[in-house]
Amino acid sequence: MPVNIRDIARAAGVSVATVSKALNGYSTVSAATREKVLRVAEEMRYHPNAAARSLVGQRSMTLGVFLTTGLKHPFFASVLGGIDEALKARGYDLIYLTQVAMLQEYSLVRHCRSRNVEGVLVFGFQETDMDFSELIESGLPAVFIDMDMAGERVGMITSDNVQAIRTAVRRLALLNHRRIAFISGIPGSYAGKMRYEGFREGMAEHGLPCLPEYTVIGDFTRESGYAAMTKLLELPVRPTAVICCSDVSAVGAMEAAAEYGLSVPEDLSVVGFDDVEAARSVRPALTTIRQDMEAMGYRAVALLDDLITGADIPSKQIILPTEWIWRDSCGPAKRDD
Amino acid sequence: MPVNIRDIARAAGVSVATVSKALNGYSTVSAATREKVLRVAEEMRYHPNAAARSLVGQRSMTLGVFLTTGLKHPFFASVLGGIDEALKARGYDLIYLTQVAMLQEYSLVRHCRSRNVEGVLVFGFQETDMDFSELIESGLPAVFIDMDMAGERVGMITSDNVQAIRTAVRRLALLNHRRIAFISGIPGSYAGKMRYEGFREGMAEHGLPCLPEYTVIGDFTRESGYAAMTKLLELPVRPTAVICCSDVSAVGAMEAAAEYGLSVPEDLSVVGFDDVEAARSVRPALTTIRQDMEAMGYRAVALLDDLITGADIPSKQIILPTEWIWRDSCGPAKRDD
DNA sequence: GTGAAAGCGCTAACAC
DNA sequence: GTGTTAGCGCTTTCAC
Repeated sequence: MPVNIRDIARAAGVSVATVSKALNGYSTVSAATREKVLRVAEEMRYHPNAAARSLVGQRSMTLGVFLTTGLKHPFFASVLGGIDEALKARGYDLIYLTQVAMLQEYSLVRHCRSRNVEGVLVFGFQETDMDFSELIESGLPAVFIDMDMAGERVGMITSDNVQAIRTAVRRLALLNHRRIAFISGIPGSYAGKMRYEGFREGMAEHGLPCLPEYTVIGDFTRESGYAAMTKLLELPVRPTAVICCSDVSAVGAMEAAAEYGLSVPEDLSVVGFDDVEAARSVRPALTTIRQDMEAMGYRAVALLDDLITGADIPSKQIILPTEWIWRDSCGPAKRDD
Repeated sequence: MPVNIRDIARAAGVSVATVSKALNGYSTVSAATREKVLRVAEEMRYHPNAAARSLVGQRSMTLGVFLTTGLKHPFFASVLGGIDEALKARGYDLIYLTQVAMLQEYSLVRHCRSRNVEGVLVFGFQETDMDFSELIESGLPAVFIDMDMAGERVGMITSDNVQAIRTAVRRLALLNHRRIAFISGIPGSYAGKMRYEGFREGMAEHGLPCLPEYTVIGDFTRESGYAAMTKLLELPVRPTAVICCSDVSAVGAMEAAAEYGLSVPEDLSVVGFDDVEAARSVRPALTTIRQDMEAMGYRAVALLDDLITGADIPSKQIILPTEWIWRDSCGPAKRDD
């Protein structure tokens, strides 16, 4: 049913080699022949068989993506959007590497080789979730998003989490907040660790105490934000500001505060992270740290492509800047606080 | 670098044909040889080249998925989770068909043929978003999620939206609500249309008036729920209950109500749709209509597989039942209402 | 039971 | 410029 190169060779009255050359834009074909071949191919709705192509050692133009199923967080959707953009731009297709790969006996790398996957994107994992050493050592190009991985042909991309949170602390300190709490992300995740580090550094820079009871563990979700804030509010001396590791958890925190009868930002300032849609629509609108999630996806694909094609790469570690977004959930600390 | 069938033939001291047969479980191979071949293949970490396989006319075990980039709604993530499950179970890989396919000159079908995609899953679209006729007539098996499409080798899967909303109206009517409003989903979407139909039917069944000012258009998002509810609250005579076409928009509606000084469920009953995580965590917890999103994904793949393999299929249209979930956002209408 | 050989659609030497 | 041909890794007749 599908038309192949021989069909169009016959129809155009040339050999298959000529067709191949014409189709691939080789200069050793006369303009007239090229045009004829291209026209016939178009008429017959020819499309090259990708399997045959990659079999003869050509590129498969296929990238793999390996991610957690827990992609309900809007962060993942945004990153995926950026990936999609870049895929179009660079002409790749994307194959989802299903979680089969997490079974013990199964080898992600073998699966990729089997499918002629040229490179793989990994995200949504913690370094400890599984053993990525086989992948890293395999020579298969890989780019990790928000994971601290390095190797010969591996790249990583993340936001400048440390700087972002340091800035947040500074802004809050300038608003005279001294009792600043921190609702963490998943402590085992790279982003979670970096943000916590930024918090400690920021507090130290302003001579503020990093009280253990003011640091509570979350996991980026709304529920964890709600639970963490509840804990914070039961403290004998409450914080006047709280930095959350995601907008979603910040929304949860604000809910808890509201239930407790506190108003934001008068009684409590709240800072989020990500700048998802909800940050704009929630009341009060959330002051947050914007990370460019689309860019993370886009740049990840671009970096992977460079790793595959052997292009010159200034750095295999890309750290994207973040942006502080003022909205309504932060205000000055009260005089007596 | 990757080991091929010839390498393992040599190592096992047999011919390539025998290796192929052993690997594919043909009975014409002696148990001894089979075992030896299998062992050697394992030792050498052999993995068949998918391209070569599909080239010789074997199946590619590849499905395509074609979806909107606007997959930020948690609904999509859940469906994807179910798809992933089924993929594992049936041994398929999934290739993500980028939006290149939406360009005019580009043919989704050709792309699939080119990639040896055996069948395609489509979701997140409205029937009018693009012309799916080429796909439907191509003979390439396809399953549409929440889209009303039919054809020789096409299936569709959806929830029983009409019944779901009729039930919601009935529950509300039993709580003595008479002024019931409806915040729609995207009016052009299949789910949106069916839910609206369910609303009209339900209202008619209980002799309740379907006032135009009580039906306001939304698009499933939180923002649209907020905006729609605001409109409703400005009416001279407010509704006592509102049915929303998604949990997310219901949350937006509740926010608007809260700002307006109304309390849920005392002053206003709110019903959602989907039963996403937020429905449980929001305060008051949302009474909603649960649709089994994972099952939608899972069954879609199963149906597609059946369409591909030519298995006996009772029906190419699958309508999944929904479940009414009582939580705290619905209560009886006040006496005087 | 096992092996030799053809061929899937394509590209890349290498002739002409 | 164009055509002939080998061969990518695999499955599948068809001999033996």
